[in-house]
Amino acid sequence: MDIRNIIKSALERLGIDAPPIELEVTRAEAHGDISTPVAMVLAGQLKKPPGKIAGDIVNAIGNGEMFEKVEIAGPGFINFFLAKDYIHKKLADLLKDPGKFVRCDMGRGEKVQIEFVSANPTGPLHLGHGRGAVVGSALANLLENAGYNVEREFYVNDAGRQVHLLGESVFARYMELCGRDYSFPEDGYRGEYIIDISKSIYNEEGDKYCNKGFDECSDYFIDYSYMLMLDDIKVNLEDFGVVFDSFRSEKELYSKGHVDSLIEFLREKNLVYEGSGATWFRSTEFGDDKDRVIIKSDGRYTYFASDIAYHFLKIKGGFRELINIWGADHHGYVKRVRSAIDALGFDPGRLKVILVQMVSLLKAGKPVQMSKRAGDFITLREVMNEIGRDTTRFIFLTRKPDSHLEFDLDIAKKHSAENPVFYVQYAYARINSIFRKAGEEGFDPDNLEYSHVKMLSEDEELRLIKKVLFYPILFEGAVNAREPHRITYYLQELAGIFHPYYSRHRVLGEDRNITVARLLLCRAIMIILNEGLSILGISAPEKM
RNA sequence: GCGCCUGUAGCUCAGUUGGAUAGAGCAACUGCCUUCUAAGCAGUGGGCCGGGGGUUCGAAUCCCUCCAGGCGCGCCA
Repeated sequence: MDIRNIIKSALERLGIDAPPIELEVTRAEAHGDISTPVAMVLAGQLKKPPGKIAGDIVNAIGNGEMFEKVEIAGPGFINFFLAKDYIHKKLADLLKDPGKFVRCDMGRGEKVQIEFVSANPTGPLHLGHGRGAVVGSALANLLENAGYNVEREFYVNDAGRQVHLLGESVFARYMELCGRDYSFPEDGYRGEYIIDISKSIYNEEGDKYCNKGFDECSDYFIDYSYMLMLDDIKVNLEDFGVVFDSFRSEKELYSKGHVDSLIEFLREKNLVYEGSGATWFRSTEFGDDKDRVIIKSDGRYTYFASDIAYHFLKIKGGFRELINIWGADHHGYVKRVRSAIDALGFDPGRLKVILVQMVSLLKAGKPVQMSKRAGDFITLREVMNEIGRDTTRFIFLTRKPDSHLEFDLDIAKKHSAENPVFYVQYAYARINSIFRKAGEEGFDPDNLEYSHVKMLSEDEELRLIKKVLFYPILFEGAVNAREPHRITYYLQELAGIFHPYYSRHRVLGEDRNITVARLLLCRAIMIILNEGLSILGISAPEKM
């Protein structure tokens, strides 16, 4: 839509400096299709009543082909009513080149990395991971369709204490199988799956390690265990519709010297100092609340040390923008990482952290306590099996990440049959059904004469066309805000106009010309539904 | 104590970056299948937008303050 330019040139003709022009898709039909408050914005600056300014603007715009009418309303809104011919023409454009309509090139190939899930490979995924996974994958799809060059990355915490504990927990279970006493590590993982891993090792290796101490074979137990868990995580994510382009190993940050060279670099720039036997990073100089330890007094590195190195690598990898999707319990970490990026000489604004709020799991209204260590939790896999993949994804995508989510298993199960996701999918299936029938009646769905769109004149048809035509506005808004959930709501609205239309008007009717016109409209809706669902990673079934 | 997030219909949540009369799903109630899929349609009821101040043409949205809930504040990861 080039309404913005029309207003801008009108303002030029009036000799007014154009402020940024806001356009909005109106809520009420009486307010036209598109509206701008620009006259009210200018009122203060020009010291004239907004109504007068709006009048001048409307006169300067004149009557183009694009509008049926342009009105002034309320405190000074300018409301644009699109002309039918224009709407028809735009619909035909959409149909001629859907790819061009539905996508855009806002990103211009800019490299963006989205890091998400990054669950410790010490146990199965739970529902909280699922939320991050869905948000991340949908956001990646969204940005990709907007012309960004997106990399989906999973950061694997395969170094440090947690995988060590995992290995030792498995070792302890293994010793049990050997019939030996070995005291289970205090903070060890007590889940059932630990026993499975130890059995699997016992089956492969027998009693080979029964006479050894953990220190002698820790590498084997750790690596074997976390790799098995990581494979399990990958399979589960894939089944959940989440794929990654890259798995970045924390361990390799050390083994390839990235952490050491980073600390060396920080030393040279005098960004670290020694104190109480530890090495500190001067993060307060870059906005953090306190300085942070990167090397502990026992000589070990903190998680933060490898994380600085990690983000340094990301930036050096050529990513203009880094998006990290973290659980909200990590929010205290954001400042720290930003300060590190700042210290390294880069704009900390390049890191965008999306904090996904906690998912509290309920069963019949009562909270389910979850503890990974105690091995007491409901896995993503279980929820997927019970609720279904599309429904689960949809539930996550009908909430913005900021909102705390109550996931009641019983309600979700009860609602899964009436979840709005089916409302959207059903619209798609219905249209497919129409096209199957149309094929039987001798229409060639791929060869419909576009000029027939002129026959679309019912109010509901025009509403549908406009809804479809405004998709790019919504899409761009979602991209700018990095908010895939907006797509979800739009799809529900679109389906919400289609279903009533379907039940009141027959697509395949007496008049062949009107039928062709309506098929074209259905085609357009189908294109948009399919596009939106694919962004969300939700299937678009041809039959239901 | 400090920081972050949240508070909108009975429940779960949106609200187009400050716009016009507050939105959807579920739940409740009433109707509709001999015609392209009833996972649908038509209709009814339901609100101090947590409270109080402020900013301005205009506030659910921005600022201050209070209340309530969640999560963080380690030489843990």
